[in-house]
Amino acid sequence: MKLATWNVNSLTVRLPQVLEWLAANPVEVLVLQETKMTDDKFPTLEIGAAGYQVQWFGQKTYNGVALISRTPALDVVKNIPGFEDAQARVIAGTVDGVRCIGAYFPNGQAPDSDKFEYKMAWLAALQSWLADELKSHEKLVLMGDFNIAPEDRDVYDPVAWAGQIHCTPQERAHFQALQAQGLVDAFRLFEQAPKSWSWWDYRNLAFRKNQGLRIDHVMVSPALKDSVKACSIDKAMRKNERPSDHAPVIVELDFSPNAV
DNA sequence: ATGTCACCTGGTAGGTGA
Repeated sequence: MKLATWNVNSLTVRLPQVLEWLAANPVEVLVLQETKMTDDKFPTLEIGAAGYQVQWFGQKTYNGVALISRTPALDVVKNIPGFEDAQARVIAGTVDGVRCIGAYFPNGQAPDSDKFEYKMAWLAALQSWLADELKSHEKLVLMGDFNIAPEDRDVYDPVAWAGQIHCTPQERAHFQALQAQGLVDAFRLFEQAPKSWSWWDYRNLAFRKNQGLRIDHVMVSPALKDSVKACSIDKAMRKNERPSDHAPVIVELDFSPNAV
C-alpha cells in the first residue's frame, strides 16, 4: 500500500500534474494541500475519471485539502473536531483499514506574529485530537505540509534559519510531541541522501541552488512502523515547467489491507 | 544584494500569503 502527500499550491493550476503524477504513481492514497478553491470548483469528475475516489474541503483563495483514494474513505472528518477554525486545513478518512489524516499545518509567518499564535493553538488542538484518534485507530498515518523542519539536518542553512519560522524551538517541540505520542517520521526510518528537502522557495533560484527545507512529512503509528518499506521525496516534480514549490512525499507500507 | 508564484480587488497595478 502506497500513500503520498503533496502541497500543490493551487489545484486549479496543478491538476494536470496531479493527474499525470497519479498515472505514473498509482498510489492507494494521495492527500493534497493548498488546493485554494471552494468546494463547488473541485475537479471531482477529472479525479474520478482517473479511477479514484475523493473527499475534499476547501475555501476561497487559501488553504484547502483533499483525500484521494482508490477505495472510498470512511468516517470522513474535516478540520479538527472541537477546534473552531475558519481555515480548511485537515481532512481525514479511513482507507483499507488505515486512518489517513491529511493536514496543512499553519505557516506561522514569523515567531512574533498573530499567525504564529494561531499556529501554536492549532498544533495544541491537533495533539489533543490525535491522542483520541490513536486510541480508536491502531493503524494511522498523519501526512501533509507540516511547515516544521524537525531538525537542523532538515534545513539547508540551519545557522541562518535558527529561530526562524519552521525552525523555532516551539514548533520543533510540537513535532517531538507527536513523536512522543508514538508517531514515527517514516522518512528517517531509512538512510537518506544529505540535503533532502521537500520544499524550495520560488525566490532566489532556491531550487537550482538546492536551498530547501524538509517540511512535508509522513508519520505512522506504532502498529504500522514495522511495515514501512520505503519513504522518498519525488524531487523530479519540482523540475516541471510550472512546478509547485513542494515535492510529493511517498511512503510504502508492506501491509495487507483489511476488508472493509 | 534578494532572482517567485498564485490569487484577490479593482484596475489597466498593488496587496497578501507563502
